[in-house]
Amino acid sequence: MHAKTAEFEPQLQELALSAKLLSHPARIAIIRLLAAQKSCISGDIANELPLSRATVCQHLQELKNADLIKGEISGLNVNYCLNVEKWQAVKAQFEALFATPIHDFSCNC
Amino acid sequence: MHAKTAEFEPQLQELALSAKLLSHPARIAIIRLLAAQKSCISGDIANELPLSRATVCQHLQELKNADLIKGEISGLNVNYCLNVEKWQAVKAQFEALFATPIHDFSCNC
DNA sequence: CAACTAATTCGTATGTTTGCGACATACAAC
DNA sequence: GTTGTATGTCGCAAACATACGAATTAGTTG
Repeated sequence: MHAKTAEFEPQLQELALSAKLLSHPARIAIIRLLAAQKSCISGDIANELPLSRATVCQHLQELKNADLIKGEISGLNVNYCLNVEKWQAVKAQFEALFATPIHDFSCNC
Repeated sequence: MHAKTAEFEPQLQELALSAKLLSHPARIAIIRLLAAQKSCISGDIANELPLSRATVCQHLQELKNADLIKGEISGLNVNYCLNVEKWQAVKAQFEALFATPIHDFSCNC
């Protein structure tokens, strides 16, 4: 995060961070796979995406660092699943943004 | 956009682009200012943010390129306003994502 | 037209993200 | 213990994002 980012309201910073998490199609795809529970094994997720295993793993770690997903070792595999509470919190952040009333006194455009 | 991004579903790419627009606090702040119509003149917007005029202008152009805001010259000033249709479209994209049903058969975590 | 003002673009510095091959780790099965 | 398989980390390269001072453009005003 750039130094200047710290000078905005914390609420705004947090929303921006959540948006950043969703700003790569691989990360959205991972979240949707986990929500649908089509697969939750690291290798299966990697096979569903047009990226190398190393890159998918990197995206998985990024989501895990943000606490949006949880991972658990199960023998040779690692099962990932959505952290539903955190996902609801992210949803609430965006809902608050989109609930901003739009003042319609015209600005001439 | 990285070359690999093109290999994901178009719908996913578009959502990721929308999220990227919202991934910087300055851009969210601009959208909220315009929605509230606290000010819509470029210079006033710049004064509300902890960034230089040049940097704010760059963020404004980014939002304008994405068609999320419209700008109109008015004498020496430039009035910006939210493109409400586009904003509603972005809102709909996120709502679709958050409406993804969460399958709750457990994945062991 | 000269001086002034508002907005944007240019050039550049710096930091961050994305992607991957190669290496490392950890468990399983023989 | 050796071999095989699933994951994750490291180091690097390329691309992209952020930020700003300086130069530029465009309109206003005397």
